[in-house]
Amino acid sequence: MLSIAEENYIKQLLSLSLDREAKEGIGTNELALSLNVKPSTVNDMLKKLRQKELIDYEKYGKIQLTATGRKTGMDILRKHRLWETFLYQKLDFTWDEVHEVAEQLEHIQSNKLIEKLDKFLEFPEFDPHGDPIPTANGEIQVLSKLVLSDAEIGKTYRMVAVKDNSAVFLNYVMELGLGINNTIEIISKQDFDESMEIKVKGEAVRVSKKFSQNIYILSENKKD
Amino acid sequence: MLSIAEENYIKQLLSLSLDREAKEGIGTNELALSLNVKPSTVNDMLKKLRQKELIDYEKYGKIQLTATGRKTGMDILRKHRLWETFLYQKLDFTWDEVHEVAEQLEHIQSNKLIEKLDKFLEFPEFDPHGDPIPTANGEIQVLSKLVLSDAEIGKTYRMVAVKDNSAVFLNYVMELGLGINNTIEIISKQDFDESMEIKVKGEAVRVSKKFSQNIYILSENKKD
DNA sequence: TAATTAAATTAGAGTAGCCTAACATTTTTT
DNA sequence: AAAAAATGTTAGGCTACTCTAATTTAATTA
Ligand SMILES: [Mn+2]
Ligand SMILES: [Mn+2]
Ligand SMILES: [Mn+2]
Ligand SMILES: [Mn+2]
Repeated sequence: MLSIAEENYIKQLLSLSLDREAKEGIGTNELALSLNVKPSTVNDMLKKLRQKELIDYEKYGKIQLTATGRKTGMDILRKHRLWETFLYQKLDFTWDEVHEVAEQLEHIQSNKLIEKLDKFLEFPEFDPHGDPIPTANGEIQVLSKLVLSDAEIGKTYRMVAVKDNSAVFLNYVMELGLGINNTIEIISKQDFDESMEIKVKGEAVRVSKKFSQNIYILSENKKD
Repeated sequence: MLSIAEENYIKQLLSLSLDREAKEGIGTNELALSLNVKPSTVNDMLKKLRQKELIDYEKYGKIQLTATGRKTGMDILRKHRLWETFLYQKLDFTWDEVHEVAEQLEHIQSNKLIEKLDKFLEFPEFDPHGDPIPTANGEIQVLSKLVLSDAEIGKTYRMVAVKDNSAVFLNYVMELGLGINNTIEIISKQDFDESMEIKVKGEAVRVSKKFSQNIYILSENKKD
């Protein structure tokens, strides 16, 4: 059985690898940065994770999850997102509050618990942030979503997820009146700073490049 | 904030102190035995807990929780029992399965979570084992219950709780057709080994001394 | 290609939580 | 009251996870 620290390394490796081409591999410094620890700390842990055959990695090389490592990561991500859904749907947490608590709950060890929870929630497919929940088999639904910053002027989209999960970002999203499944119309784009004006629920708002890079959308007229 | 290890020491100290006179105090060896660690390990931890003003304790003396320590312990016990209730009522766990998972869930840190959970469960007063759930203020309902082994022949009682929470004991209780709120009639008692014959739901069964010492009862004709 | 910069690793150290073995104190028994 | 037993403490050591500082290797730039 893995320690909480080990689980966090594996989960982070999975998250990073889901954001890139499968064969790319992850660097020590990069992983350290994203986990808020020093590279030397990561280096120690990499040896342990390789020993346990959860990662492929050799000195000065890139890190990749093995099939087992990937499945392990998916289990943790599944728990994280199911707990977020529970907090949101059953306990009336807001979507900016769920992540922090789910960071703790994802480490509870009990297969029975997570399968019962899944059933209790009626087998949800997405968490409150629009992210797909992996199945018990470790499969994850990857829908080819766009980033708002790449949207075309004049077209209409549906917001499907957020990238950043921090409370400060999510609060801002809510403040602007935005939420999952909202329809977004692209009014204009500024060449200068790549800010854009968008229309949501009849209201026009201006958002920065940094903001629009953290909103995932789909073309409104695409089939699901 | 306390570590999981520290929380487990405090919780255990509370549990032990709830089973005796308030002023009695707890010994190092006794605590070590109940936590499955060595006395020297406990000794180290006692210094830390005293430093944090959670216990009163001096060299070669007995251990007692301070007011803060007691409140801390109550918070953990509250979480433990609320989670047990959740697992039992909402996720269809059996009463012998809940304890182990609650041992993990009791360490999740989030006031909001536990108060929302309490509300979601509609403010339960007792957990699946018949144990009272402490309030958010750290108060606990102490009803003066009897132990089945002290019951009188010919009288009728109501089972209100179990002492032992192990799956092996709880399974046996279920096998005998016994459960919380069942009516129990004392048919006879053997002087030789203090086993007793009792009647539950019309069925007569024989139980050992060790068994009857782990069942809590109340006189049937007492007001609640 | 040589120099420079970036990335990764190693060496050495600290804390928390556990252990065993030896020793000290207190309590109980004789 | 002395001896024996029980209880509690100290000393020293181990592992997991973290750090800083120094070093090595790889990648980039000149
Ligand atoms: Mn999250
Ligand atoms: Mn999420
Ligand atoms: Mn329990
Ligand atoms: Mn219980």
